[in-house]
Amino acid sequence: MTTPTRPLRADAARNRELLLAAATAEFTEQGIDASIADIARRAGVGKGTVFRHFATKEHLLAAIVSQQLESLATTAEGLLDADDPGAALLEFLTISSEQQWEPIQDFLQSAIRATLEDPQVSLVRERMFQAVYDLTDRARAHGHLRADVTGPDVVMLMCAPTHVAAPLRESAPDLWRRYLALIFDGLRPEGARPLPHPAPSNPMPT
Amino acid sequence: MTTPTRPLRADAARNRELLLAAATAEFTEQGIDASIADIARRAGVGKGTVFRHFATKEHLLAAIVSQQLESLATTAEGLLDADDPGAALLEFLTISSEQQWEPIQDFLQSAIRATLEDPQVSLVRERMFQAVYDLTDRARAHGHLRADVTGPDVVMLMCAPTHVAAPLRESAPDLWRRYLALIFDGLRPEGARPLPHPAPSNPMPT
DNA sequence: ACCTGAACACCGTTCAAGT
DNA sequence: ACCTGAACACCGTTCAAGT
Repeated sequence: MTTPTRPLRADAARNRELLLAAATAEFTEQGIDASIADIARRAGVGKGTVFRHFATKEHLLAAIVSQQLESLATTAEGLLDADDPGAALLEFLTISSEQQWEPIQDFLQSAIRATLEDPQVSLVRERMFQAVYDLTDRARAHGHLRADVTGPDVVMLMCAPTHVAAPLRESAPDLWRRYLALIFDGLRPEGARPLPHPAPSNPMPT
Repeated sequence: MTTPTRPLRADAARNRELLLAAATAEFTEQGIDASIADIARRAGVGKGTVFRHFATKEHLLAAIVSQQLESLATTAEGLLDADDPGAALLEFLTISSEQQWEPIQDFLQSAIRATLEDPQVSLVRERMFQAVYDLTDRARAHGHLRADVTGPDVVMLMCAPTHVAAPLRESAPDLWRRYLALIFDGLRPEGARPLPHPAPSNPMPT
């Protein structure tokens, strides 16, 4: 069903590669709002050529995402016959965390970043942080949390359950409860293992 | 330092409220690309009035985020003197997950959603999913994972560590390791507690 | 078959004119 | 002091004309 099309003409194939490279670079540098005009200029082609290869700006983004997924799939498949499956899974998660969507993640976070320096937002955010720190300290003092988990840790993790379940929000609106429970289990004292990195002092930059 | 300004004129104060309500509704319905013109029309004011109250579209978004944070802070503070601190923390996380950024989350996820139906992306994504399922099944069979964790669970959780650590990417580039370890601890057999929701059959809609 | 750039529709932002 | 809408600059997308 998909792309049984015969090979592109030589110049077209070359332009497609130039465009993908230029778009990745431009999006990484300029964010998701990088203009098609800039991408075309960087690739050394006319604006119209961009739309001949990618019907819309979204299609261009999709092509870049595909490249990332392709790389992840190869990594995972290469680990299928490892000696220690537990270590293999952990290694996959490690590698995927390193390379995963790097440019794309930036695009997505742009809206949050945009409001990061707003004084109003900062003020209320700090207030909420402090309250969460207090809740965390009390929970730990009563033995409900492992000793090495801090307030900033909880702040950094608090968005994870909904974020993780977001793609299925419509078909399974309560799924976030499962991941909240799962992540919370990781914060309990039972079976805790030493953490590889010190806790952040503040969950926001500077 | 912030807003020691004297109260707005009556009509201006009213317009500000109308604009905030209209913007929240419009962004929720139309996504982050909802136009200022539509917001102004919905609020029943001229386009210029939007920019008199919010210097830029980003400022308008920041005002909406502030409202959400304000509500979260109040919830947290109200739980500070609860009898069971462990239960109080969990309840805060529960409530915050429910109300948290609902509209904003949608804006952020829009880029991922946009590529969701692309056939190329879908194809490679399913390939990667299957590989992760296999890695997960092997890890569980060898006793490295709790019995109730499935392949789709791991897929849904795999983006969490980097997502969670993203705000501090510059000042602490390796912080994601801490949260990967923390979340992975939650997937281990030791100290596992029953999960409140069945695992999804597929990490993507339909 | 593919490339090009002028042309179009749309959107964020500004500002002179109003009350 | 605040509101308004015409005007401007910019951007995604289209398409007639080229090779």
